Amino acid sequence: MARKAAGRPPEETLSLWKREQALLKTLVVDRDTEAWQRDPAFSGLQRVGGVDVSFVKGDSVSACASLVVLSYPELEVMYEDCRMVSLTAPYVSGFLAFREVPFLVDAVQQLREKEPRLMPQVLFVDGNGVLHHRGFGVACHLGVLTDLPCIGVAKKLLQVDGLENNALHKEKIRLLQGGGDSFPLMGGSGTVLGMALKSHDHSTKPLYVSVGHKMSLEAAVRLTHGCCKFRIPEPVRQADIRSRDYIRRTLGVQGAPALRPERSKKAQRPKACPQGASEEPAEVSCCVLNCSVKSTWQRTEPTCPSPCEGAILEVHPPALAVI
DNA sequence: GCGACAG
DNA sequence: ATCTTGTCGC
Repeated sequence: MARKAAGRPPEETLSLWKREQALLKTLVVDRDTEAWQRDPAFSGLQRVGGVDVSFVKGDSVSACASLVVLSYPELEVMYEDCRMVSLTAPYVSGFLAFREVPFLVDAVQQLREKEPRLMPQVLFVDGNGVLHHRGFGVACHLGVLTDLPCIGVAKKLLQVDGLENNALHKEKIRLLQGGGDSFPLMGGSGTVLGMALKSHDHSTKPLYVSVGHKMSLEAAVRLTHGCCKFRIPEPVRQADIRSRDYIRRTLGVQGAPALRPERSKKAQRPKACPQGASEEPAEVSCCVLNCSVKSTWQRTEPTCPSPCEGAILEVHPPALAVI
């Protein structure tokens, strides 16, 4: 059964979401925190991750969330995890994280429990970081909730804070010479929100790179270029390819089977290297994480007793690392 | 009615 | 995000 898309959430929900974004935004670190980020050759960097969510065509609820880990600098897949999920929140520009991030956090958490040695040292996220309506896009959101360095990589310019995909912008793109060339995206406030990057020599459309978490914009842009065999950074590209393949395979079996997102655990094991015992994701206990993961949007399960309201002073970064 | 709109 | 395989061109 292809379930219908949820409509736009009521303003009340959006207000709660904005509040949560503002709260979590205070935890974003927009500088390099790791030694390899400062190294000219990124020496010390061995694993880069990518996440993506692909959708079932006639269904706005069923999707495949994937997390892949690639070796660096070889960019060979070391780990892959694809799983079917049921999305609860609708897509609303500016609130992408509330739709996709809970499942990505789950995937990272499972990796942390089962194969901690394969934990990526940085995650590429399909979407923006601080280049966002309120300075807190999905790459920041995932970064704060996982405590991992994250890079936001968008394929289209999000036109916020005075940024416009106008003739001048297009001209700047046209003037980019070779792969690695970029120009800053300055918001109305004079802040550089991100960079437009020509990811390889023969790419017409740029990538829009912005800081997610625990990484400077300069390092983020340089590493993004270093991970591009094609226009899309290999970690995100592999996550995308593999999640789509997973959907194709899943739908191809048994005629037109009704998807059982959380039920068929046999086929949802990591497919590559590791062979850990399967187990259901542990229940999270952090309040902030709970509010994020089990959002306020159409949840049937009881959520945390006292959601984020008035909990601003209770937030401590260390707690977030304990997911 | 018109333009915007990460995924 | 998704609709889509082979085909034309460098």
